[in-house]
Amino acid sequence: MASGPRTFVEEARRAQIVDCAIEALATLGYRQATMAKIAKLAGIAPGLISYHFGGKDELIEAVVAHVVKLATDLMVPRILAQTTAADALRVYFETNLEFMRLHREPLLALVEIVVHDRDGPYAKQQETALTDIEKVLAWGQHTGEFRDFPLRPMAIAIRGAVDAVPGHLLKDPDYDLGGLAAELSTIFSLATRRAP
Amino acid sequence: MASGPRTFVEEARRAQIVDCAIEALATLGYRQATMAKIAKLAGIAPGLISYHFGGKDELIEAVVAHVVKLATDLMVPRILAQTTAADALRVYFETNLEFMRLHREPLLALVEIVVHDRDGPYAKQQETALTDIEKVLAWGQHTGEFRDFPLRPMAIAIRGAVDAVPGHLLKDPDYDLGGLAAELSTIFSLATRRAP
Amino acid sequence: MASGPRTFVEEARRAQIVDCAIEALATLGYRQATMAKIAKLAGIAPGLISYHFGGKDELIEAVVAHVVKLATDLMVPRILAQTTAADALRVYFETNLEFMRLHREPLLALVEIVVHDRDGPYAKQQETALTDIEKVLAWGQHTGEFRDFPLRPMAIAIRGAVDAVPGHLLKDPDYDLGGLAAELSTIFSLATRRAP
Amino acid sequence: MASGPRTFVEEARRAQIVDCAIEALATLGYRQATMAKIAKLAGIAPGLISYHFGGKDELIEAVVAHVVKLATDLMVPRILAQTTAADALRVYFETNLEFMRLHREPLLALVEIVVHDRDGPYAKQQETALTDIEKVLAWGQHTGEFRDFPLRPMAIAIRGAVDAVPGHLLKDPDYDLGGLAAELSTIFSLATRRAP
DNA sequence: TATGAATGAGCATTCATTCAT
DNA sequence: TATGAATGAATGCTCATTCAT
Repeated sequence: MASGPRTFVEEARRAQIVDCAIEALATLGYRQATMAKIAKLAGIAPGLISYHFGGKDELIEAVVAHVVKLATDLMVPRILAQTTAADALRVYFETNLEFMRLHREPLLALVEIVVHDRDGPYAKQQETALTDIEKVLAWGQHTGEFRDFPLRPMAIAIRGAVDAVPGHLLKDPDYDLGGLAAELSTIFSLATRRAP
Repeated sequence: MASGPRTFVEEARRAQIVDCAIEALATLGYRQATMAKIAKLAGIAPGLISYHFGGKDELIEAVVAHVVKLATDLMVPRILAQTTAADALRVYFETNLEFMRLHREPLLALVEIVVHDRDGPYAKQQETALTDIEKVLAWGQHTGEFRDFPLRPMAIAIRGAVDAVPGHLLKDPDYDLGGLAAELSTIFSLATRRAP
Repeated sequence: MASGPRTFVEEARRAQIVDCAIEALATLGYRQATMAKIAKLAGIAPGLISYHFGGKDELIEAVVAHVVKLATDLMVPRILAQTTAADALRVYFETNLEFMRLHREPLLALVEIVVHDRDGPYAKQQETALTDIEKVLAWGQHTGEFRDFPLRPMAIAIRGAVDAVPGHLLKDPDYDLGGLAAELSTIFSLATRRAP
Repeated sequence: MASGPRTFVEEARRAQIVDCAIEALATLGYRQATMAKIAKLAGIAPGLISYHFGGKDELIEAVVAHVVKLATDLMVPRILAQTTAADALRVYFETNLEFMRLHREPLLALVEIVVHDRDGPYAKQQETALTDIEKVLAWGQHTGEFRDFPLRPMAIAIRGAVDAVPGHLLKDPDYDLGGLAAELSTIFSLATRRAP
């Protein structure tokens, strides 16, 4: 399985397998999402997954990359389109929760992975997520929109709030994500703004 | 194993096994924390764990109970001692992070368990954690300390911020938890207070 | 393992495993007939049995089904071909013991299973065996060949006599089964016939 | 654990353990009748059984001896008191089923053992049971009460009929054993008597 | 490319037995 | 005599991975 250029057919297979892995992870949970179950969902032989991905670790990695790209494509342009840091932060919450609404299965799959593979490929992802938030915060401090506060704690709080949503979603799938996004916006708007 | 009265020796063994389970969970992660590994850590035969706990499920349950008690004993009295909701919320962050500082391994073990056993005995624990926060928030709204906001989103944000700390701690074990507690206090003080 | 259509190779493996399970049960007894021993007999890895049968229970079930079919195919047509109840009863003994002669290992395996899994799938089998005999007896009473007697005790005696043979066979493998069948026929002919 | 003369206390302990083993075997079945369960029933430590009996095998042996003695004491005198072979055969059935009625638990325990420990201490017991029956049959043939028939097949049938009763008893505990004894008597009276 | 039969290591658990007290 | 904690081998089972076809 050389990691060279891939044919169209191979890409299609990989995409199909990733989709089925996501479905398995989201509906069955990490432990039950075995190669055999994923292969069955895809209607292919178990060995074919190893053939295309080299092993389970690489498949998981591919799933992470896929979901992260899904999220990034949805969120980043809309965040970057904002002209103030405050707006960017608001849209950060909005797009994050919008993503959860639109792509619940990929989200849940990602959560399963992040939570189970403690030393998996997500680790750097977590750090990236924090520094991305910190960029927005630094921007707001630079423009004077935001008060002076250490970046990391605020980033941890923001990311923690967002990460808490999927767990809540599992128990209450019909929770109003739009309303929640608005509230989180308000909370961190109050927490970040330069005091009046 | 009937849960009858236990001898001193048995109680000591159980405590030792729980400690080793915590160490295994914290250092190896949930998946690698097998009965064999825990037994090896304790320097005993694997079957002895089943002898004392009946099975892995009960061991995990005992670990959860132990850590929850550890946390509760540390946090609850200090929180209840506060006379204002704002203070209670501040102490909530302080004691949570103080617990993480004093009992890092038990904390990490608990996180591993909570996060992996999606349908385990922790589920109600999570909900309890949220409603406990909501009680403090409702108190502050009642006394007029806090502004008017829906309880659940704020509770999710607060709990999310706290839950984000252990993950951060894994990558940066020397992070200043006291400073972090102070910042989180400030953040949610600003977010909850009645606007000036 | 969904019980979908099976390939030729799989069917062959299953048959081989069933055969080895029969051999293990017959020669080693129920307790020693472990998955590992059966696998060793078959020259395969232990896990492969679970792969093909899902678990030990299903393997046992398959063995029972196989042996019962073997016995049924041999006995039922010949019994049903009789025109009198007395002949049917005679042929019942003859075919039962003929089966024991031709298929000693499968017989012994079945006995091991039936006798050990007190609450297994054999239970109804036992009752079926009795009611089958009772049908023949009722037939003979209806035609006037047989005297009037309660069906169940006679059925118990007949079935008991047949079931006693395998145990005897274990200690005296060369016992004359043909002669034994003739004697049992005579015994129950005398016991059932309308008194002269 | 020298097998020398035993103290009174030791005999009492052994008897208690045998009783509890019988209860465990009869109510839980062979596989569930572990040393630990038997010890729990007796209210003693598991190791004490090994201390008194040397091991499980010897305990089982002791149970068999105890139950056989129970049966023998009940049956043999009454059978020997008969003055004709026909009466002896009748009383054989009566006392066998009487034993089953009076000592159901010991009976069921014995059946469990006989059936599970294929090569246990019961083997010779089985043969003894057959030759005992054959003695009665030979007596009847000698006095002219019984017709001429080979002893072994008749003994097998008789013993088989008796052995079939416990299995039936498990499914229908209230079955009329007195009536069943009478019917079995009749059946084998007809089968053995010199033709009129 | 694709199959699916096969492997082998690892899992939790059970249980007769042992042994220091 | 008696305890009960402790052992160690064995059991059925799961699953990622391999490999001949």
